[in-house]
Amino acid sequence: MKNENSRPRGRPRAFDRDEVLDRAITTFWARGYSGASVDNLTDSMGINRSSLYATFGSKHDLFLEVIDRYASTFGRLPFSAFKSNLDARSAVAAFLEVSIRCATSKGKPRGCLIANVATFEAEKDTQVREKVSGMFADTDRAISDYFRAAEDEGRLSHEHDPQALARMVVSVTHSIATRARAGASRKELSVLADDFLAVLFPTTN
Amino acid sequence: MKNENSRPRGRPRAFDRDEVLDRAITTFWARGYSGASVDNLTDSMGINRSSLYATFGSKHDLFLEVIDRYASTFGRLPFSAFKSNLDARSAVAAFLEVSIRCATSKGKPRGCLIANVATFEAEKDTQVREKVSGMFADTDRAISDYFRAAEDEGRLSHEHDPQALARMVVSVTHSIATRARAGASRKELSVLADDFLAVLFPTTN
DNA sequence: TGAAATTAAGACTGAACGGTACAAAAATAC
DNA sequence: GTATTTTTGTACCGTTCAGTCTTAATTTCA
Repeated sequence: MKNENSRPRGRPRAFDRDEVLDRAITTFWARGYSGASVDNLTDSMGINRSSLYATFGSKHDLFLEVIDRYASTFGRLPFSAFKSNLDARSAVAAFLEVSIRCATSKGKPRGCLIANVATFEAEKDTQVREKVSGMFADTDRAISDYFRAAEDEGRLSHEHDPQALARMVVSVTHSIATRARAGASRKELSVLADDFLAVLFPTTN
Repeated sequence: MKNENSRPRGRPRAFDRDEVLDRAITTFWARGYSGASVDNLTDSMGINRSSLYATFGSKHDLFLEVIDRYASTFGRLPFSAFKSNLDARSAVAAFLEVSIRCATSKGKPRGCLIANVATFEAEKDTQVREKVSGMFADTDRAISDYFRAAEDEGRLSHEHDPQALARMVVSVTHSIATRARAGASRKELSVLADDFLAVLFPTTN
């Protein structure tokens, strides 16, 4: 049996795997796969080539891990909106607001690593394409599950198909990412989100 | 006075400028700016390095010209829908259908050179960013002008602000481009477009 | 204390990068 | 024809690319 408390045999690693992965996120997010050289990556990660290759295998494997890591950190943030007890419209509003903040945060590249960078790379890279299309499907499903539950609990009218509604919300995030990358301000994006909310959840005032 | 019929002095160019520009579109569209090497470009354009540099100046200048050329060819195609005499809903349906076909055509890269490739590059390239954000603004304006006219002529209800409506239509194309690049089928995208149409132009049957 | 194991550092490799130089080719002007 | 102008083809430039190799450093195990 393997003793989980025993430390590994040789010289211990001088960095935290997830920490340097987080720093690699920023570099790929800003420069893309081809645009990020291994030197760019080692500089931002604060480790040298040997450590990068020993720990992550190759630039390409690192990129795949970066996509996953992004999805499980930045990518999860907006979903906190659906764990609250808000009504459906307010939950979607919060979801979009966090998405906008993430796509326009100071000190971070603009847009979304998945929607802008990985999706761009998906054209020629089958592994990336499968990963990204799976993530899009997961997102559609997670949100449509939320809408279905909201309908069942009477917190949302049955006016629209939950799946269709979910796809539309995700579509708005695609546009938010695209417009943010092209330089749109937070305010412009908020107006866009509000317009969508007005259409998707019409108030009968 | 310059005689416009006289041919230029030296050895005539062996290729058509727009024709090779069209072929460069495909390479940048598929591989992006960093991903497309000058050798990739000369191969696809069917000219050699000297001709490329003499005609277009540099790889970067060529990229800027390619974005404009794409905008004035592929990018214009969906707008034919607004020149027809269709009702607003049918016009938007046609607009989205052409967008979907363009983002998923056989023998061409998936997605949109502007929404996916140039926008991605906009993060670090000011010239590209200004070009792309200007194009997005132009598109929003062209479509909102259409909606305003349609309202004035009574072909569209005054339920929504024309500008907001236009932004939403453009947003759908951003998602179409993003999803197409990630591998979505033409049918999936059509369903998405239909869902949006149902929400944006509700039929009161 | 010393053998074994693992990581860190940095020099190195051959290929590919964007861009240039230069001579040959092909046209017009006189 | 001959000089002039422009394009074309190819070799070449220094730099950067992703990835490897070797050696030193640092740890555990016995």
